[in-house]
Amino acid sequence: MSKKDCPAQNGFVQCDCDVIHEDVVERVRSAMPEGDSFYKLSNLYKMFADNTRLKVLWALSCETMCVCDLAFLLGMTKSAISHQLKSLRLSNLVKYEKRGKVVYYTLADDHVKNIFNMGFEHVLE
Amino acid sequence: MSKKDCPAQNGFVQCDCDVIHEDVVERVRSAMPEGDSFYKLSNLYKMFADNTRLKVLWALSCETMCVCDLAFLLGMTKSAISHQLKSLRLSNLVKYEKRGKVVYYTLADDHVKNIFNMGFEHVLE
DNA sequence: ATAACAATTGAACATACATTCAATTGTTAA
DNA sequence: TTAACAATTGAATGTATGTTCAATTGTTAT
Repeated sequence: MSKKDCPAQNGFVQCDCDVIHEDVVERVRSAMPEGDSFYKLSNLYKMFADNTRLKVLWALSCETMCVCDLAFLLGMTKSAISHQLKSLRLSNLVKYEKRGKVVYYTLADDHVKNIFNMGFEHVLE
Repeated sequence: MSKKDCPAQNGFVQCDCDVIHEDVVERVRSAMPEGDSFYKLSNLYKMFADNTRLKVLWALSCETMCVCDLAFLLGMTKSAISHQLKSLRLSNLVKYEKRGKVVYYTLADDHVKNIFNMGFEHVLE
């Protein structure tokens, strides 16, 4: 397979090399998840890829907390925390409940804890 | 506990609110991992948080591949792939072996696959 | 030696994104 | 109705980072 055959999403040649192991590439390509799986997955990991969000998620994996508590715990402004909570909401990682003036945040489900555990296992070795 | 007591790493007040649930904050704070655990962990997730790196990691979880193969598979330049592989190397997520002119990359260990599986479980629901 | 090519590198560029700041909303209590 | 305060929001700012481009390294073959 020559350089000019290099495929890409838009049909144009994008890579700058010949294929060295055509069989390997073909096997991997055929096993590759379709659609937007990778896009969704990388977006999920983005939520864990920021120090502040990671701490927020971890804190919420301990207890339900309001914005003030989180801001106090992490030594940050309510605004900064609130912006991050919005991202986490949009990613369906947290739920919230408003009681009076106070908004309480909780983890959406236990997948988050599992993802944490996998990560910590790798870091603590 | 009043606003002026709001703690922070540098000893200065940073948050802009009173603590509402002092007990909750104290429990969470005492359970909080020390040192640079969160820093390391967020850096780990950063490696999974980019579409290109995610696909590279996934491809390597299928088979050992060289830079050209990866570039061809993903329709990208060798340079772009090589830059990302460098990040993955520095994070100890991939190993490499040079044979002649060709450099073969492999996943460093099976933790990566586990992290993948957790993520996919969450995405595919 | 020289050519060819896989791979890496560093600088430049463009984009994404986290925090700050100021303003606003919504709720409770006086 | 007014004051106080939790929370959110949007714009602005600075920083981080992914890709491109051009140049370079290292290896094989002629």
